[in-house]
Amino acid sequence: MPRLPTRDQLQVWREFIETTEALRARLATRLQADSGLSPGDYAVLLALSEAPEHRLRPSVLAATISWERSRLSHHLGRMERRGLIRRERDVIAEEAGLTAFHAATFPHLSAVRELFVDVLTPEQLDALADVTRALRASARDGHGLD
Amino acid sequence: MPRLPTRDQLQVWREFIETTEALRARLATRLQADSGLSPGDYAVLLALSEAPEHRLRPSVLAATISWERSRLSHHLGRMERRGLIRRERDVIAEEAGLTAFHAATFPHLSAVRELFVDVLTPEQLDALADVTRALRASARDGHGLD
DNA sequence: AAGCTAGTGTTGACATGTCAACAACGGGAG
DNA sequence: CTCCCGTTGTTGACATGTCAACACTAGCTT
Repeated sequence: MPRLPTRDQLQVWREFIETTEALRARLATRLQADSGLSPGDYAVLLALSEAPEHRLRPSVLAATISWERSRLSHHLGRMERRGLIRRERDVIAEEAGLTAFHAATFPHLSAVRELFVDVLTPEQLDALADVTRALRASARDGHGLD
Repeated sequence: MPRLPTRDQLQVWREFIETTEALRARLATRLQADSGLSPGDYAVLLALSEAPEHRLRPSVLAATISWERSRLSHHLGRMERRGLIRRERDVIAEEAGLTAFHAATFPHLSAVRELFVDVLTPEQLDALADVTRALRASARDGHGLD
C-alpha cells in the first residue's frame, strides 16, 4: 500500500529534475558553440578516438556508449552526412570528426568543472556521489525488472 | 585559466547524469503504462486541472510549466489529436484528458516515492536538496547570462 | 485613423529518440 | 550442405524538442 511523497519531498524531486535538465542543456549549448558537436556526437567521437585506428563495429560502439542499435544507426547517418565519420563494416572517425572532438574536449571538461564541480563543495560532491550510488543500486536491484 | 576536473570528479558527473536520465526514463515508462500519458501530457494536464474551469491561455500555460511557446504549440497539437484537450482562445482540458490525468496522479506519485524518495535516507534527501540549491544558485547568478 | 511595437501563437525544417519490422549474416544441428 | 536461429544493422513511423520565420493582435503614439 504505497504512500505518497510529502509536499517537501515532491518539491525536492521536481527541483532536482529541473535543475539537472537545465544543467545538461547549458552544457550542450556550450559544447555546440565550442565545437559544433552535440552531446551525442561527442560520445560517439570519444569512443572512436579511444579505439585502435579510430574505428569500431557499430555493435561494439553501441555497447561502449550504452546506446540502442537503432539510435546509433540514425545518429551515424546524421554524422556521416556532416562528414564526421564514415561507414565501412566499421564506423570510422573522419579527420574532421577527430578535429572537432579535440577542439571540444578541453572546453567541455572546463565547462563541467565550472558549472558543476566548482559550484559544489567537496562534501556536496561526495554526498552527491553517495546519492547516485543509492539510486543506481536501487535501479539495479529493485527495479531492474521493470 | 580553467583547470580540468579530476578523474573522480568526472566520474561523479557522468554517473550523476546517467543515473538521473535512467530515473527519468523509468518514471516516464511507468506513467505511460499507468495512464497512457507522457511526462509532457502530465505537465500540461496538471496545470489545466488546477486552473479555473480547466482552461488557460497558451501563454499562461507555457509560463506555468516553463515551456517555450513553440514547444507547447506542437505538443498541444498532438494532445488535441488524441482528444486530451481542445483549443479555443484558451487551451481547455477535455474530459478524457482529466480522466487520464486523475488515473495517472496516484501511481505517478507512488512511483516518485518508490524510485526516488524511499531509496534515499532523509539525510541523503536533505543533502540532495542542498546540492540542487547550489546548482540553481550558480545557474541564476553566474551563468544566467549564457 | 494610421502606424509602431511588443507580445502571442503557429508553422516548417530539422535534430534527436523509441519502437517495431525487416534484411542480412553467421554459426551450429541435422 | 541445408536449415534454423540469434545477432546485427537499417529503416519507417512517429513522439519530442529547438530555432527561425511568420502572421496576428493589442496597446500606444502621433
